[in-house]
Amino acid sequence: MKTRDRIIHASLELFNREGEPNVTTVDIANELDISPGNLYYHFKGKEELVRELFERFYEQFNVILRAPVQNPLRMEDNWFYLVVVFEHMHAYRFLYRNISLILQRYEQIQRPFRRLIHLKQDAARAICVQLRTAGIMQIDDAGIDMLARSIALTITYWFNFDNLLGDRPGDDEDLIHDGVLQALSLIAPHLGAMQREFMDTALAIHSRLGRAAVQATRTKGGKK
Amino acid sequence: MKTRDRIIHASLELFNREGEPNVTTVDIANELDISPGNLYYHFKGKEELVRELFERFYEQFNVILRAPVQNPLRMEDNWFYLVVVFEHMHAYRFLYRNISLILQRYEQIQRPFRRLIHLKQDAARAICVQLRTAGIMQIDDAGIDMLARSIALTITYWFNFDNLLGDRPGDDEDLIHDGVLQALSLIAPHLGAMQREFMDTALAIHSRLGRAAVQATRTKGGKK
DNA sequence: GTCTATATCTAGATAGAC
DNA sequence: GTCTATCTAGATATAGAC
Repeated sequence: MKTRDRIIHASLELFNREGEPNVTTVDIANELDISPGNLYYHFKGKEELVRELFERFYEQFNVILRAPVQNPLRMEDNWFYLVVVFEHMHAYRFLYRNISLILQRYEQIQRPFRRLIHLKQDAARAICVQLRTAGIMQIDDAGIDMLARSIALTITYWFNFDNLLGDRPGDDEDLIHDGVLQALSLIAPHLGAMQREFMDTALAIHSRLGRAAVQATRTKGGKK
Repeated sequence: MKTRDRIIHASLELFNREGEPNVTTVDIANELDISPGNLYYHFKGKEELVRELFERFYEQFNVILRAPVQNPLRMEDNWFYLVVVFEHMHAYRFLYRNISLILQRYEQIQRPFRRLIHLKQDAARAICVQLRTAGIMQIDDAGIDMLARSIALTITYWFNFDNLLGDRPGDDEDLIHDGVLQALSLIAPHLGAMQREFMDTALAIHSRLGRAAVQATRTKGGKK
């Protein structure tokens, strides 16, 4: 692996682990056993590093959020879609840890980041509309707007909130699956008669056995 | 007003406006036209300042969160309670702007801050239980846990999320009332037949006319 | 490409005169 | 209580040798 790429990877690793504001250029150089001067040969500075990491995040997330859920009427598909969304955010979670600080210090990523949040909300809205059209969900337009906003907010701050509560016994996988369940719990009450069935399926997937099913779906139907 | 108090007030003002990490001790001194040395005569440093501000926040918020809603069956009372909660958070919003950074830099406030979040969740849970007992809300125990968590999360990150969307035409008052509506929209779908009535009342309060009613309630029944 | 050495800049903090 | 002057530490960034 080329030095430039090693720097990118080590930075992401350190940013996620320690938090971006707590990682200095010297820290990154130390982690790789190279000199700070060498790092500055490859990147003008920390800003360029963060920008490049964000660009990678943006491109991939953009694709994910624009891909409509294949079959939102099936509980499993919504679940799987949310897992993908959460996993991607988790891979770049340093961006979410102190959003407003990041957006302020690196102004260039402000607009695209906001665009992603709006995309997220739009994706949620689209799924809700599909569910309503299929007669599964009973909700008016205003309700859908509120619901989509709640979903976007929950997804965006889930990692922060979980960390804030500070009482997680599980690992990162649990963290993500709990987040998915939390997001779906916002939709459930609008489902009327099918609500019970809906949440039962969700809880089944949430169990270890169900996760194996997610793994199967991933290897079978996943694009990469 | 004594210098010490002027420092406290100016700090809160600046922290809220610019964000705590962007305000230096010199900034605070300049704002008050006093010397940095003078500031350090009154406070050991920025940490002591933040701690004192947090303590004030904590004491008041603790009281608010432990005060049960007078009559949760009346829509207006829930609304008013949430307004009080949001307003208090808004007065110290710098604490919420970069929560994880603040909690990391000022370790002493970590535990009490977490306690407040849990209290918030407990208050939400208590209200839900009351609504269920009264037969107004249909929901099981697991559902209440999820719901209370959603409410706590929404309230905690509402200001951040709104700022992130970046398309608010209104002022701070609108911001708070929209937050209240967003939080209540989480409860609404569990109300069954009364749902329509519930949200209609909420939207009425949300209008300018309704806010006058909140003002009236405040002056009539408010403790301070 | 990589290193060592060093310069710059900022924020936090202190000493001592008034 | 308040001021001026100054110090320290940490992070970013650059110069020039290898």
